Amino acid sequence: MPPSSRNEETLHHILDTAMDLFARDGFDSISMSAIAEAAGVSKANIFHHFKSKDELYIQSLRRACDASHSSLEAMANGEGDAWQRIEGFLRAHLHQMFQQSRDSRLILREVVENRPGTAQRLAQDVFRNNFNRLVAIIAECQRSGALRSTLDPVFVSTLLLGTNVFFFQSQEILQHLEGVDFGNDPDRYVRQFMDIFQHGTLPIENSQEEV
Amino acid sequence: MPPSSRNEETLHHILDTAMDLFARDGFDSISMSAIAEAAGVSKANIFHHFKSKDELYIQSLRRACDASHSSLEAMANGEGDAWQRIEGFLRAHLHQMFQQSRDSRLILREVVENRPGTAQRLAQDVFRNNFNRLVAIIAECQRSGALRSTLDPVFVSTLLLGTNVFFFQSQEILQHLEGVDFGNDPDRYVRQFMDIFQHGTLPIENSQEEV
DNA sequence: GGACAAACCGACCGGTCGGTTAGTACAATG
DNA sequence: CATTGTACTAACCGACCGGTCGGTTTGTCC
Repeated sequence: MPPSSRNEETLHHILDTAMDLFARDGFDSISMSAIAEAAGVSKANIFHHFKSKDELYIQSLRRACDASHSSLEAMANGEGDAWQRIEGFLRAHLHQMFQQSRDSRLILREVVENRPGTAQRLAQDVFRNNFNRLVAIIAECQRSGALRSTLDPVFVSTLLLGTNVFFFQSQEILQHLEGVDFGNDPDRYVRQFMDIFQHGTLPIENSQEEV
Repeated sequence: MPPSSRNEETLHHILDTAMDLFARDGFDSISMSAIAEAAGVSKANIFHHFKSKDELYIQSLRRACDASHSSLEAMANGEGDAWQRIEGFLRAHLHQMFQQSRDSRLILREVVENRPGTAQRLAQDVFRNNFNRLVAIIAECQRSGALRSTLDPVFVSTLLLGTNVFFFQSQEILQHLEGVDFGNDPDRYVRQFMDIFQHGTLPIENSQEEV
């Protein structure tokens, strides 16, 4: 076995464990001892691979951001008409969040808390990336005439992204609320959203005018 | 000065300081020493009034929940037609979150993280309260014929609440995104949302049918 | 096999954590 | 005036924090 192989394996394992714990409990709640124990290595060994707790955290976040970024690539270039593209994006985005829920949680935690530092910037970049991608899609759909031209694509994107993010981070509690039938069914959630988003909430028969 | 007056004053001051710090940095990130120093009392004095850090936190959260609950009372019984009632609720809810941002942040922090315990239950009660209240409003609007009868009022409520919560907790970062003109203008945000929510996103001329 | 470096560990460091103790100040009660 | 109870503090406790150190193992190269 080459010398660096064993090394990277352990390093990856430590990082992986750290991501789990940081995502679950947050930076301050997790001690290096806890990570060491969970990873099955000595605490000193972690400090051999990462020069500080902060660096370990930053690298955890960076890995999460990379994963999130690369999975976005496959998401944006959907096919079909405007509505299918938007719904496709929402579905893919939500699906990706749940599939990589650890990474998403790690990033979201950092986006919502707004303490300064490198971590904050990293997480915000991912957020901004998703956001801008969505704005581009919406603007294009609008140019094609599918969306009302009076709408602000930036606001529409915020609405879409927010709808997804809220569902992701509130899923646990949503499941325990009365009458929620979409609690653990993201597709159903997106479908119901698209129904409103597309048709609006006015009954069809009197959707002529009336503000 | 009566003996109990001084007491309650100090107690309230400690609680108030604790709420500030817990809301800003979270439970684990804030030490009792930090609270003591910020409040200008000895750490031991805090333990004289609160038997543990957990109890101090629980009571902080309870106070925040009480405040949030009482301000909800004045919110639900709006006047006007269905759309005005819904918009009124959104506006009031958002306004309340920002006005009592410390309390809201404290509660939201506890809702999103889902560690077990009394704290979690307290915060979820507030959430559930807002939610149920909103469901009732929506259901009533639906009965009055303002909303399409095929819509699920539970989903609609989730959408509305989520839209507000997302805006509140992402406001900071939204302000720094390109093209966001509603970043620090909750009313504008609600207005744009209502525009979509009410009219739907389809251009009026071809909103007859097409799914 | 000897030299060297990286991987890894047990033991330890100063400092801070949540929490306790011993004791002071003081007003109310008898 | 002695007693009692409450508000309050400085000093302290064991446990644990992030981080370091000296030393051992392991694999590579010559």
